[in-house]
Amino acid sequence: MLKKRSIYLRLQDTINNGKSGTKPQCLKSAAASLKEGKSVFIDRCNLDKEQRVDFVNLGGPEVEVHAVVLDLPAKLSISRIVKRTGHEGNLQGGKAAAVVNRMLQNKELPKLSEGFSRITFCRNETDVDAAVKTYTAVGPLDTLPHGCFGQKDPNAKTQLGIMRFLKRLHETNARDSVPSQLTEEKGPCGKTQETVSSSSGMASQKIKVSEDMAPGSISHDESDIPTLAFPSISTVDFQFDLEKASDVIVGKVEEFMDKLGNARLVLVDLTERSKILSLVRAKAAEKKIDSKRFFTFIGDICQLYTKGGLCCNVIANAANWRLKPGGGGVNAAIFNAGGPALEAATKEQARSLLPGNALVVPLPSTSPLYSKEGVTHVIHVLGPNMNPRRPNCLDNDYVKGCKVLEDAYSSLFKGFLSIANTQVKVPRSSGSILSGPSKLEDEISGTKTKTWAPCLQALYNIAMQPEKHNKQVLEASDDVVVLNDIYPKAKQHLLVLARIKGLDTLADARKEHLPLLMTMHEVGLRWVDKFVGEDASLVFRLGYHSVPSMRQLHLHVISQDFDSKNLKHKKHWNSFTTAFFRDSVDVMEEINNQGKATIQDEKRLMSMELRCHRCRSAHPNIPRLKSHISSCQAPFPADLQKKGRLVPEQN
DNA sequence: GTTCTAGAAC
DNA sequence: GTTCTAGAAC
Repeated sequence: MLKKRSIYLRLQDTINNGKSGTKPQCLKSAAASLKEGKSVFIDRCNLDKEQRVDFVNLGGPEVEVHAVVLDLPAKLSISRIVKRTGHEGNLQGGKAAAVVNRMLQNKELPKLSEGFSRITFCRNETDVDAAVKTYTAVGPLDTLPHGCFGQKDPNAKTQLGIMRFLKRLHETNARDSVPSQLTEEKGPCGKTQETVSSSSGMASQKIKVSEDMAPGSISHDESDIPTLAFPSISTVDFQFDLEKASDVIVGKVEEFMDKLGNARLVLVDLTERSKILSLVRAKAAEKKIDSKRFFTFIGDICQLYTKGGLCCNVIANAANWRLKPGGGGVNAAIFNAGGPALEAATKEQARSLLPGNALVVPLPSTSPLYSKEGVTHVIHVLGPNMNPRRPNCLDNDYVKGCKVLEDAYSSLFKGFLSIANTQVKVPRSSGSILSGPSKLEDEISGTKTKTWAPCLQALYNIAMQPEKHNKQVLEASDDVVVLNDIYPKAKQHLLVLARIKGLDTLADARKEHLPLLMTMHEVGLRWVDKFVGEDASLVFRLGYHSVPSMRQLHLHVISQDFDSKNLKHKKHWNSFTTAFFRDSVDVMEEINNQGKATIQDEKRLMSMELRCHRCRSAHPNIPRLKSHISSCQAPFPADLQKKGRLVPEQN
């Protein structure tokens, strides 16, 4: 563990050998100290965001930036400045008052959104004492809660505190590297430049002291930042290995970082000596995860705001599969704190939860968690269970366990993002007049040039003049033209075109076309032979679409792996795997027997559920289907194995 | 036939 | 927020 030293820069006033220093000097000095791993305290009157921004940006993402704001009533500030005749800034008397007044016009209290992870507002001496105490007690492994603090008692007696605050901090730090309790001590202190403390851990902390001189309402914008507080899933009751769990947490957090926007994730644990917190902190630091948007927090997840000052609009619950209260731990605590309203709202969403899943529950305003803590949503999460005394134990199978835990965090973060998204959007739309996108705008920007060829005729053109399409044509005879499908839906997918006019689709085929159809089939088979010779694993079907979208009768010769990036839509799938696809052998037989082919109902077949063409299992969407068929080795359905529908024939 | 895109689903 | 689909345009 690195020991970090803390340097206190009484900036600008004293940095330059007792004379006024410049801001660049301050920045340079502070940057150098941060680079050495020291914590830096900056005492500066930063009235607005612009003045602060350079300091906030000093460190990289691994440096936490805190602000302690002396937010004193204006009169007091002015009178104080006026009395401060020895100020190196050479402001005296009424002139100072005028300057302060002018400055106050542009006063802008710091906000978390500027990049501070923690802001403490002090309006009186009590506040200052508390702040001093807090910062003095920061130990090697500690991270202070993030968020805005203070402002709780604006009516308390006001007293100046900035110099005292800084002096105390200075004295305390000067003593040694052990964090001390701040009491009434008045330690000897002559040094003014460098002090030692033992602050290290996930991030070195730069504390910015901004002496603010006017009253004003604090914009509690920490509540504007969507924040998810979550407990470590599965590591308590479900006995999931802490090392592995911390890897999963940090990995998933890292994955979601760029989707977060300004939203924050906070891992919460009750105990100060939480092993999972230190593991996660260490790993997050290693991966240089932005500590402003992901950090750990020690406290009760049900009282983050009232007890910890941390505003979290969303909290996660390590739920049980029945989504019921009880069981102890976080689940019991959250259901208890959420009251009957949470239970009812949960029931409304679902009755149970599978491992690896999360359930977002909007919290009714009647829930104490909502009214007291500002929690708008609870997300129930169920992780994998490694505890043999709990249901569905994975029996030490950590391959599966890690996967399920990853899924659980994915679901959780996705759920959170969905909330963060809608909550950000609502106020924006409320301010605007109801109107769609301007038509005028559309007309101005919508100057698309029409460069598309009418491709419905493409096959027809090729069939009529194959010599003009040498690049595409694989083979041409008087009767047929063979070419690769431009968008193959399988490893091998080619088309055999009929070369006569008036045979646009299968519906046009009559008995007189039968010799041609047989030729097409023969040509197709020859290509199948060739392909199978190259790859013996391939199996083909030859057939027609009942209602083709392109003109000119064409026979599909397609391998049954359907391994293709071009297979994207339900229609693609169903057009090759339902009755919509008419096997060539059946078509020829029908035409021979009935004079024409049966045309199947396009609409019905295209909207059929997605089923594996081998095992006939159903799948909810194309990606899942494709994932399944990439590995399904089931034999083809019996009807396909008849009459030479599959080539080569399966044994 | 694909591409584009709104909005449904998750 | 992303993923996915269906419908329209081409």
